[in-house]
Amino acid sequence: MTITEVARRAGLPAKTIRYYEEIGLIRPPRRPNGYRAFRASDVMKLGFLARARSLGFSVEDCRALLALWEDRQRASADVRALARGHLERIEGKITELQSLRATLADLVAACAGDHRPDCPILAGLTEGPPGRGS
Amino acid sequence: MTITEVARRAGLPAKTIRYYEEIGLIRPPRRPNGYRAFRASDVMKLGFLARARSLGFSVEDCRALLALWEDRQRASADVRALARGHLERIEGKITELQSLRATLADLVAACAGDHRPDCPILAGLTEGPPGRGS
DNA sequence: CTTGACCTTCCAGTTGCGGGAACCCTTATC
DNA sequence: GATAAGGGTTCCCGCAACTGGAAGGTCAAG
Repeated sequence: MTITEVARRAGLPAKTIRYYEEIGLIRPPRRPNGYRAFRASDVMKLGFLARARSLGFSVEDCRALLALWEDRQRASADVRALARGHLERIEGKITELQSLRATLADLVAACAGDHRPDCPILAGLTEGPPGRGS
Repeated sequence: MTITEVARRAGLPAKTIRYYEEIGLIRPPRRPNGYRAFRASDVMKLGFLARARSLGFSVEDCRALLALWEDRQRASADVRALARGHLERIEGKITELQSLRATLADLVAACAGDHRPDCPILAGLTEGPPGRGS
């Protein structure tokens, strides 16, 4: 199976697959001509990686998940802890973005958006937190 | 005013201030000894940048906002357009993260999190979108 | 004169790849 | 046999927005 075909099946760009090999997430053997010889297990790992990444797990999280995935003896509590940590980070990010959205929406709503030069958005950015001037 | 003092007032690390100078957001003159001589206008610009960045505007957005801020003749519509574009990006990001959160929360909820090796989270990552295996 | 706290520049690393150069392998066609 | 197309390979640079650290100049105090 060529890397392009693997890429299609796993849903990842070929570049990304080479990168994952480079950082040791997969270790496909090589054919005599130097081409990568992907095994079924490599393709499955790559699919796993694609899905985990699409859920926002960092590559390092993915490395850990992959290790847990390969080690059937490992307790599911480990996986759960990792996923929960990630979930909490995502929730924190959501809260943060919602706060940003509220502030920005206020500013945008306050702005007439016409030809006049005075703009409440710029005014809002000129003073206020953070950076308590003088 | 030393860079440390400016950093304190603007609410930015000194490193970041040097970086902002390097990319041309500010252009403080120098003293004979080579130290940066920040003017009041530099400090205000840095405060503006700190606030805009904290609202999630990219540095390039900040460059544009700064130009609009300095050009009092410019219509507020320009600023509003920039802010609205940013607001939309943020809302898209929120939606995306909420979707991730839902999926992750489902997986975490389905996982017993005990010592047993079978884990619904890993199972969920093993199949399903993306990467339609074979 | 030395110590310590500043300041300066420059270089490397971060995350997760993407772009592109330069080159090899295979197959088909002329 | 030459060659062109369409794979594959490595390697290195670049992105955003800094952060850390090394190496060295400056300044005020003791």
